Amino acid sequence: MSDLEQILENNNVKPTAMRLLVLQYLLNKKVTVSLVNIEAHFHNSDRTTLYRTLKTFVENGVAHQIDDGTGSTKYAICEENCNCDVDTDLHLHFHCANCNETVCLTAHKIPHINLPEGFKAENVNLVVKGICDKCNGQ
Amino acid sequence: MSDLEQILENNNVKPTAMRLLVLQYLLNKKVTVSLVNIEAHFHNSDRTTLYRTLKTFVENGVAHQIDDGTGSTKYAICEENCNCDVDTDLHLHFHCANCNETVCLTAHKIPHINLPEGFKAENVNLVVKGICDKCNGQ
DNA sequence: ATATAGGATGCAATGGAAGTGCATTTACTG
DNA sequence: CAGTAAATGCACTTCCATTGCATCCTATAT
Repeated sequence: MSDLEQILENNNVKPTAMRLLVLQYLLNKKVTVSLVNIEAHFHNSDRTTLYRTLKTFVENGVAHQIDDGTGSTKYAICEENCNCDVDTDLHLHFHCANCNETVCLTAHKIPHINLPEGFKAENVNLVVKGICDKCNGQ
Repeated sequence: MSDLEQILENNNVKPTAMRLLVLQYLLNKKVTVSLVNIEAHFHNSDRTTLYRTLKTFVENGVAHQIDDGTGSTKYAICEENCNCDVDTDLHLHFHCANCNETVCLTAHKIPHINLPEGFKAENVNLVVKGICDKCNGQ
């Protein structure tokens, strides 16, 4: 069994050909990808299948779903041992206004946030917009 | 000149009847509102006009535009003396999964965020999702 | 008061992305 | 090999954001 298959098996996702391809694509990407990105890459495959593949990944902890405020949902593979916990696993995302790409800054965990009395946090989304290192260097 | 008119004048927005009504509506709201909310309230007015009214407000610093991840953009009146500065004015938003409303926690400024070398922040969006105080109390 | 110009408004249409229903195919089980 | 459940593919729908264009209103100059 390949590494890719193992990842899916570990998360109770049946390793179909399509899913393995999408997983590999995601793993090779340094930045987050949108459904449209994936669609463009697998131009011979159906949009709905890709959509549901991603949905399955997210539901089973294979991938993160990221709302970077651009209007199109982004996806990225979860780090190893990630259990998407609010207090320990949430990192911030950076959206570059120049190259239009969103990267996971996995080393930058979201600081603890104090909420007023009565509020209970279940999830936190922190997106910083600006210019990324690559675009700044040019 | 009324207070409402004064607010618009101060931000170089011509105070038309429609704009004054929308401004008053926003001022009376404790929570953020979407275009659909406003449309429902001003059912005799055109969607596009309301859309452009909000756009004008945002562009001229009368209102904030909030992306709470629900897919529909929210709006709220800027605090007094707000200049939407990244370092001093950005507060966090809380989206309640139960009542589906988004509130501005203006007292909770976004903590300073350290970025890796080469990254330059221009804007920060921090949305916490969970259960709000009202829904918790029930 | 009237002409004029520029902005505001209203209507219609477009576009992008997410999501759903259903038929068909695939793959695993006995 | 038969049967079943999941996965896939196609068509369609819905929701929200956005734009083009015609019309209306208002402020200003003459």
